[in-house]
Amino acid sequence: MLTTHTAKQNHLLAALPAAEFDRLVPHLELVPMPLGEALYESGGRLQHVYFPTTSIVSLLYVMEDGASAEIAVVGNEGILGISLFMGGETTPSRAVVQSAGVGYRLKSQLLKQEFNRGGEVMRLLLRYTQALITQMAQTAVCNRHHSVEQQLCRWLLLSLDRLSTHELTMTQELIANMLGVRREGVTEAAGNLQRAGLIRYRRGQIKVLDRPRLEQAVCECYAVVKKEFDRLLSEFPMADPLHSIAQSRT
Amino acid sequence: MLTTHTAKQNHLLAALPAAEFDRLVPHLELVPMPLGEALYESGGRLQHVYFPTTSIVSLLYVMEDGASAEIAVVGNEGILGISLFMGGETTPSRAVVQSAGVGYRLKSQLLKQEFNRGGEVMRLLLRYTQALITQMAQTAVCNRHHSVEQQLCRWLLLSLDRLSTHELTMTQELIANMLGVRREGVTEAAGNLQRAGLIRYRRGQIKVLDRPRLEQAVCECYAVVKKEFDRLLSEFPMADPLHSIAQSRT
DNA sequence: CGACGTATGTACGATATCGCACAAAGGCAC
DNA sequence: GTGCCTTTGTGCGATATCGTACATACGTCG
Repeated sequence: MLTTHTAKQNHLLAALPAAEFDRLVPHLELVPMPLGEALYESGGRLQHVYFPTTSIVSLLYVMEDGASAEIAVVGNEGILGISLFMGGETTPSRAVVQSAGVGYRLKSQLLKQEFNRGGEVMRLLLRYTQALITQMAQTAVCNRHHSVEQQLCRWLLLSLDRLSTHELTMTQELIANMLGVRREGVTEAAGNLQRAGLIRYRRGQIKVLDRPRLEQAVCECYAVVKKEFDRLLSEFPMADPLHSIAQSRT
Repeated sequence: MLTTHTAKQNHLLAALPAAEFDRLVPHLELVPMPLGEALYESGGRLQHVYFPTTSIVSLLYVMEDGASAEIAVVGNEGILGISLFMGGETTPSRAVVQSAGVGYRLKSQLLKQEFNRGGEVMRLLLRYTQALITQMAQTAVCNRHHSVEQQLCRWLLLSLDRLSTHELTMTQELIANMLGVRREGVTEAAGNLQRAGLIRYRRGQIKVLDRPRLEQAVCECYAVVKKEFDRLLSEFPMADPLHSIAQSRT
């Protein structure tokens, strides 16, 4: 792909006031984020924070017996490493690249300095953090009450919102790891969606054919999270070039 | 009960630097928190923040169909109303008193002012928020992977840590609402624990008889959350006058 | 083109939880 | 103490997901 990358592709960076943005830009380092790479390990120190642009990163918790569950997903709307400015330095979760791409990284120290100035940067990061909290809370609710198929829909939509495409490169096995269910469960759910004409997939590629109907099939959890991100970060409503629950039909 | 109440019974308040504490104290208002009271409604404005002392409050999300799930629990270690200083003003969840008692409340405006001074108060509140985030994340994981019985153990221990007693006033019906499972499921799990001699209960009263064994029966989620609270808020390690995973056996 | 590794499809019994229905018992009010 | 309401106990069949095993299909690489 012959794309040019700019830091503004990350919505959080793009929303910074000009002065702060200019101050940070020279220190932003474009880095590849290959599939499966662990940006942070559970309990590890954070050398950098990351601003994904064309990649998606999952926060997930891996249990003692190896089972895992996704807690939240971060893409071009956000930042990885919030525990840095929240004061804890580390978290018990891992951050794993779920969809390969690139992003920008910044030395932890620099972000912390910027946060501690206490101005718009701080307020923006805190609002983002609150949106992330909503996503985690809704993940808990969804895990409790909704079927694998509904959760798959939610997961697809949340992921698509964080890229700017209809297509995902992602095996069912990986999705199963994220959702914390069996791979066969994902196969069955995805099969249903494909038969219904909502998606089409082949070997690690998933294409959404009918997003409006996908949004009808998804549980309320998706809309709750999306609304909250839009509300809290309305300076830069999430990319959604196609269809959206929020839009009224013309 | 003939107890005297002081604001220092809330660990977060107790951990404030003397100057800040003294500034806030005159504005702290002791309020009763009766069972079932909703401190916040989903999406509602926050007039006050609350610092529970002898009460426990659940953050829970109620779905369109009426089903519910607890997202996190807040007691004398914390504060209700974090969205105030996180910048969102509201959240999609409700806050409901789960165990009756008292707490202190403070006008939102005053806490916001204090937060915006940016000193130790801010850092403390943010660290608390990170601990709360961990609790939410672990709730999501636990909902996904653990049995009702394990979750009941976790819930009991988290609740006890937030009071200073071995006893809870709580019907199985309410616990079921919190965990987002059927009441019968709680009855069965509680029955198992009682037969095993870990707890004893009768009509809305649950007494923990053997905490060490309860801590053996619980899933890892409890320890993850507890460790994180202790780590992040170590100026005031959580009340745990009896037995604890953290302690080594003598 | 063929082989091999990975991804996906399918089947089947085991298990946990659900949804519902109703029985039993505890405790409070009169 | 008696009666009544709430809480807890129990017993189903229905359902979703699990765990395991194996079959098929895709696509890349030699």
